[in-house]
Amino acid sequence: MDDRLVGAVGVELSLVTVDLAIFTIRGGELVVLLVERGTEPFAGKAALPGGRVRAHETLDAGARRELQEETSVSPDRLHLEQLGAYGAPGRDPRGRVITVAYLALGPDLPVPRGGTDAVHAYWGRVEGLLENPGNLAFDHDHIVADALERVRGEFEYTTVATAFCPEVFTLTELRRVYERVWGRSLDPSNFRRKATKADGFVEATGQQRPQAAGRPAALYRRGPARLLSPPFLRTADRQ
Amino acid sequence: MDDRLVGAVGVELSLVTVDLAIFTIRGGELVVLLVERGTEPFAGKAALPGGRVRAHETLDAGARRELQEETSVSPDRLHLEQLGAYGAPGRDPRGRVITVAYLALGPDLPVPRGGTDAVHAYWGRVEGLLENPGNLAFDHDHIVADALERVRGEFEYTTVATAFCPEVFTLTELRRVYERVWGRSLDPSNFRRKATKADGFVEATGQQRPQAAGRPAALYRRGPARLLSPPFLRTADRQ
DNA sequence: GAGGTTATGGTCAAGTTGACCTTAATCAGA
DNA sequence: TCTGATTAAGGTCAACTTGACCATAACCTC
Repeated sequence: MDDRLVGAVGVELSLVTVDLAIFTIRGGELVVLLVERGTEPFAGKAALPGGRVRAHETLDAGARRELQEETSVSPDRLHLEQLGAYGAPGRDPRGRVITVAYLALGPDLPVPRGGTDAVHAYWGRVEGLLENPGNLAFDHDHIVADALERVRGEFEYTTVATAFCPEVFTLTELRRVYERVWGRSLDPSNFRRKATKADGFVEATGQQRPQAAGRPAALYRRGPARLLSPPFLRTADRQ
Repeated sequence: MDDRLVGAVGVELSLVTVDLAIFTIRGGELVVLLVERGTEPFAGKAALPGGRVRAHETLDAGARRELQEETSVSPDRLHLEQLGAYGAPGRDPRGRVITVAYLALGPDLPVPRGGTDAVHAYWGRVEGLLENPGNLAFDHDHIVADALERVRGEFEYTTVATAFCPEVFTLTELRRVYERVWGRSLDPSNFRRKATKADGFVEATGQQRPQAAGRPAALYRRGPARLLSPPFLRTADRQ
């Protein structure tokens, strides 16, 4: 699989792309945005959305542009961070392609539009993808697995969990985000105690939201802190 | 997205390099390996060691090769991890260059050889570099700052601190590593308690090392754990 | 043997955690 | 209007962890 790219110019140049692992929670499940590839390689297979980095944009800007194109949601409502670079030779049969993977987190996002180039886009269950690897094009299985590990770890030490929540939310909603991502149930009372005590994690709005049944829940918004102190450790305990 | 890239000359190809932030502790200071650039751009300026990724090697392999070339130390004695991709347009005046930065940690490394291409290599104080930015070529100031932040954070939740220690070490040596990296003094007694209790962090060898003065210190080697549990939190307390 | 020096171990109050219990506030239906 | 179901939210308590500090051990040199 020699690279015609390389021959073209003489030195080892690479195509650089960004790929996005866009996570949200829908119907109580952690899901990731996938697109069905319309062209070779891997035509018909599912893949993470992404595209080429343009000549005059930063990597972050490229990721943000792709994010906008794929989700039609204002990207400043989403949390976006770089996950890392993936560049195994052979990850793309066309030749040397380096991709910079980004991780995006957002509140329950709309069903994606077709996208500008009318590729079919949909939400895929993260758990299902990781149980049966091989369903994604390129090394996107690997990227999704790394992204999930990253999110799980960051939930312990950062406040990014609020990125999965809308502007205002209840502590039960925030707890469920943790439970979904960590795949473990948490004690509601203890969670509440820690979330409200942690410095700048959540702020009470003073508002309430009536429930379908039961006592109305107090509403919160995210606080200014980006790091959780004290952290929320997921001790390796009972189920 | 579209895959017409193979036709090739009109598309946006990039030069991809790896840059290494190789940290060690020498003379009680956290230092990073620098090279004096021999060629434009930034000729004569200090920079992180690095080079082009070859056509058929992974990014990790490229980083490992550069590491070997620069330090003459067997790279499997060193901790190596990817820091991230840096690709702001204009970071390299020659055109679009994407670099994948790696972080390497090792025990007190030898004074570097000239290197294959006879560039001058030396250790620079990390603290000094960050106090006066602008002394490094490209965006290497930024990479060094990110690398330090990464190490400081990882010291809380992982066992990488042992990467700065030789095969066997004393708990005082390990504590000094923490103190150097965090820039804060730690209580020797409490540090010992936590280090020996943390699961799989250090293992007693049963050996002792006589000191220049005072009671001999017990020797330890690194344990099998990669994650620190419980973590070592640096609470934002007294000096 | 005295005193200096470094390693190592112990103590204790204050804080944190997980498990569990109790109370509050709402709704639906009898 | 009362009852029970349901969800939120607050309280209790024993076990554990933490930081600050004190005490002892094991070496050295003089």
